[in-house]
Amino acid sequence: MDATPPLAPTTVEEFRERLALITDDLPRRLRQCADYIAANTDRIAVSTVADLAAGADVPPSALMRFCQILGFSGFSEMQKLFRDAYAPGWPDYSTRLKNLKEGGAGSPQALLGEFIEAGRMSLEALAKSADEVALTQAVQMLARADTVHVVGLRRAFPVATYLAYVFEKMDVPAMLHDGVGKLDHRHALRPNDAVLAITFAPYSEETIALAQDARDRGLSVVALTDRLTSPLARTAHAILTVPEVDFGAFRSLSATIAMAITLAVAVGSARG
Amino acid sequence: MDATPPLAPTTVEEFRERLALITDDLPRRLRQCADYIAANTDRIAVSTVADLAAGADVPPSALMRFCQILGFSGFSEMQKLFRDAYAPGWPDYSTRLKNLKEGGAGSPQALLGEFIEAGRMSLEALAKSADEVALTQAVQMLARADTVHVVGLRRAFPVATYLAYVFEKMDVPAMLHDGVGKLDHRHALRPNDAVLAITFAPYSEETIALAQDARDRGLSVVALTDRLTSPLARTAHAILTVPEVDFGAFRSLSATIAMAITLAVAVGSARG
DNA sequence: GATGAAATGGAATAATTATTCCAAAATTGC
DNA sequence: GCAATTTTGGAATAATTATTCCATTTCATC
Repeated sequence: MDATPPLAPTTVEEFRERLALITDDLPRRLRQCADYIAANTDRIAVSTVADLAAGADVPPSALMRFCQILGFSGFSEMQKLFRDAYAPGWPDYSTRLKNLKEGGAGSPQALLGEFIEAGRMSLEALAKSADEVALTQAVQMLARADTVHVVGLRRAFPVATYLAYVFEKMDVPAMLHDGVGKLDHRHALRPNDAVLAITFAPYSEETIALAQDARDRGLSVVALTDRLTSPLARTAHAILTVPEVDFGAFRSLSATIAMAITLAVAVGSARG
Repeated sequence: MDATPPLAPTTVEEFRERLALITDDLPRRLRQCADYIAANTDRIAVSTVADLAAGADVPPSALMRFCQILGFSGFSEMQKLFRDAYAPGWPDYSTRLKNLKEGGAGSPQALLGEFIEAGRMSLEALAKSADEVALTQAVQMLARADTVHVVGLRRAFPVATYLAYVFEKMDVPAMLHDGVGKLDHRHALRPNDAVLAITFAPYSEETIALAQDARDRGLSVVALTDRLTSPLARTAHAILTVPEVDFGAFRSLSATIAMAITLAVAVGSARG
């Protein structure tokens, strides 16, 4: 009987924290358990003690002790946590999706299935990869600006128009640089403004040029793009990347739109 | 011993086929099993016979028989299929999402979490509700048209611009009615053209007017909207509804974009 | 409504799986 | 290098879980 806190983790997150916390000062065999479990957390729900022990290359009793050190009464209690937590996003959804996809290759239904899937994967990837620091910075910059200049052409244009719409609804002074009539509105950039530039590979010249121009004049520049190696990386003060999953030649835009609306709403409420 | 084929399904897909095949001529209790299992396939991997039997409201022995009818030697063999195929939808995703949401109410991260969630739910709802017949009709109409006229204003405008972009890439003659300069391009509608009208509540007058005008002149009209009771329902020859989940006052557009791109790509390839 | 066949529920049993315990080995501090 | 302490492996046991079997009920057919 140690003085170890006997309270077991009650969420997957707590579990991971506890695991990371104790893993360092653990004797050899138990450490093997910790490492293996950390790498295979998702299999706990569907494995037996023997399976996991074999995977970690330790005897079952070692794994048993490991569970107890984490605060559980035993393996079963630990497993319960993961079995309950397994509430997949597919109550009927994945069946239907599969049906759609099987509607015959190239059929509209099959396409719809693929695009839905691409959108969903994009959103999940965004949840995993979002850079909170950059997001907060971006919001601050745009919230401080007098006017927000939104620029995004070609495939980024829908995002730009959506942003313009939301900014308008939130009473944020914003200007959409849409390139209509090849008119160039860069003289509209005033010292205290900010630019929100959106572009994805293949990057649009005009967008990059406008962003660079703004930066040279001392304005804040926020980039919404696909990679950290985007040409905008050198130009922007804050760079937001969205991991969009393509299907065929077209991007779903789901993640990009989610990020865009977040930005717009956050800026709108920061301004009060 | 029946003459039932003794070969057990070896993939989840085969399993579903077999299930659908036999489910109709099954006595009462076994049918309960079939129904419950069909609706809760995802829980097989993490449940015991007793759990599932309780869920289906049958004694364990009934469920046991059910497994054997499907061709397995018993429950364990069936469970093995699902345990091997088990790949949780959360390689860290749901944990991360929760973190985002908990970043403090109103914080940018929390907003992002909400919008991601709204987008995902929209996509899932679309997968469940998509009307394949209407979709096929819509694709045919647009594929037969000489020129596709895309109209969508305000909140629907990003979708319209995205469609215009994809149509262009797919070499489909399309015209975006963007309302720039309040110019009205309805004279551009030619007898063999089709209109793709996009609008959501509160519905845009101009969009409805253009669609009605086109219909009066005998053109095909496809509507992309939010409800079957939309004002476009009376006007359109084919109506596609998208169940978008809003967060706050703003729609995520994920599902709408997925539907839009499907339409555009399907039309593009139907034209060859 | 009687007869045979099919279906059902529950209790008994078999198999698997988790858990404990302790002797042996390794490690640590002196 | 010795004693105390911790760690370890494996065998014994306990608990759970799957599976079978059969007496009883239900259903269909005549």
